[in-house]
Amino acid sequence: MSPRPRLEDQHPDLESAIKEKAWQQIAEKGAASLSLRGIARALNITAPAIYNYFPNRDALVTALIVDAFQSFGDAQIDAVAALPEDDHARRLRNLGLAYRQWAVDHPQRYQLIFGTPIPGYDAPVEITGPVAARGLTALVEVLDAAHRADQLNPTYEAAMSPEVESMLRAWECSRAPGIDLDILFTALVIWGRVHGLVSLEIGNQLPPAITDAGAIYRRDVDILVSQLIGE
Amino acid sequence: MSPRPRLEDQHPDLESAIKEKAWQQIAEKGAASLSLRGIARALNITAPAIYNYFPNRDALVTALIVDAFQSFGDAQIDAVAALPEDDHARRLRNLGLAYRQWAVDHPQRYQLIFGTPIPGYDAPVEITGPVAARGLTALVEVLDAAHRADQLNPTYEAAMSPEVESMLRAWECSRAPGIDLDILFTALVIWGRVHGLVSLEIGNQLPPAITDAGAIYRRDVDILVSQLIGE
DNA sequence: GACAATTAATTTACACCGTTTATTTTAAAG
DNA sequence: CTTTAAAATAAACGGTGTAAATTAATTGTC
Repeated sequence: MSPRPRLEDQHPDLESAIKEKAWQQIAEKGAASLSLRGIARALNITAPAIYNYFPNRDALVTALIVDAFQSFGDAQIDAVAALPEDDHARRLRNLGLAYRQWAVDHPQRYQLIFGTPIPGYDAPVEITGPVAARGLTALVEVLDAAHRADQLNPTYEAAMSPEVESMLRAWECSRAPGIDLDILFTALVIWGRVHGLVSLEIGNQLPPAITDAGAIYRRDVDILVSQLIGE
Repeated sequence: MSPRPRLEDQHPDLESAIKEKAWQQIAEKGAASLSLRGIARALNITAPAIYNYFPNRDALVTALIVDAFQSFGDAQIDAVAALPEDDHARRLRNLGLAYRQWAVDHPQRYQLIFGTPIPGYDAPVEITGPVAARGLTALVEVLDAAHRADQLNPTYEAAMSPEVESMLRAWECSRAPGIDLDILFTALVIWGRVHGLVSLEIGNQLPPAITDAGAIYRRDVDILVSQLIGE
């Protein structure tokens, strides 16, 4: 009572082969034009065969997104792994540079993760959420280390509004126990700042005169680091 | 030798009716699921009839984008129109708040403009570019006014890299003659910062604990304004 | 070794999409 | 009227995701 064998001769691991071809298609023609039939064609397979590995197209996309988040999170973690643990400014700076670098190296993946390039698809947060958190966690950890070393400048003297404070506390309890609320706020805002410039660049939405968005980005990161950690 | 009349009985201005229904569909089911056939169905029209008004789907989308940019630009301009011309901090703050407000009020439009929700579509910059610039221009003008009133704090002491400087100068010459390069840089960076947080909120990509992203955003705007114009 | 059970893969089909072509309808101009 | 030109339609093509039915291949059991 065992199944018909998969097409092991041609594709020892069809599930991986499908994802691989999907990435290939995304890299070539953009995430929007990903198609099950196209993947099947490229693999000498019929389209419905894919349904043995993914219940539908959205499930495949979700799997791709999870992989991409993993890769992105790894890049963030790697960005600080080799740096001295007490050079908080350099760690933060490298984190920022690595953020953009990953996006520039994999623009389609970045848009797949942070944009909405797939018609009708919206990510199931219960699946993508945890993986997505990894990158942000790296940032929080770097900020927290700098804070514990007393090298983090206070960014804003005014107290948080009660709403902000309670939201951040809820977040802290659920995902980042023991982290200072100011740090969580700063992490969120940095994330937005960095994501904004990068997504404008990737999306080709900056003024045409800005031919090297990376240079702008690097200066912004420098400013950010100097404000937060600089003397 | 005059043409068959348009369906004036049902739709006095079919072109507008098409765009209107398009917006309606976008608002209801997202920009990704906009379909010519769906629009036609809703208007009791056949799909190819649309081709008398728009050469193809992308042209319709471009028209929608232009309209959206117009609306967005108006919102930005209106945000400062009624404020005293010398209250630069308030003007900047209101500009920031209006940015998010428009996005929250019209999330689908925002994604249509700044995301890539339409499969296979990419905006013709020569058409969308000029309209897109209006919003940014409003920001530049507010910053410039504050600068001329000597109320703009220097954000960063280090000199710009040559690449950044030459890019900004090119931009200044072509679109913003007479504006200080530091201001242009600041405008770009503010844009990214604001866009980033808003697009994360609209895209539902913030941690679930952040139930009121607006509160976070407002604090970030306050920080921004206080850094730039604060005492 | 034959049989039944199980599952991968294909075939077929459906409903949707954007778009093209050819055709019809219509109103106004000559 | 008749001609003419434009608007709308009808029909068709190739594309998509996906569901249902069918085929094929392998393996545990007898």
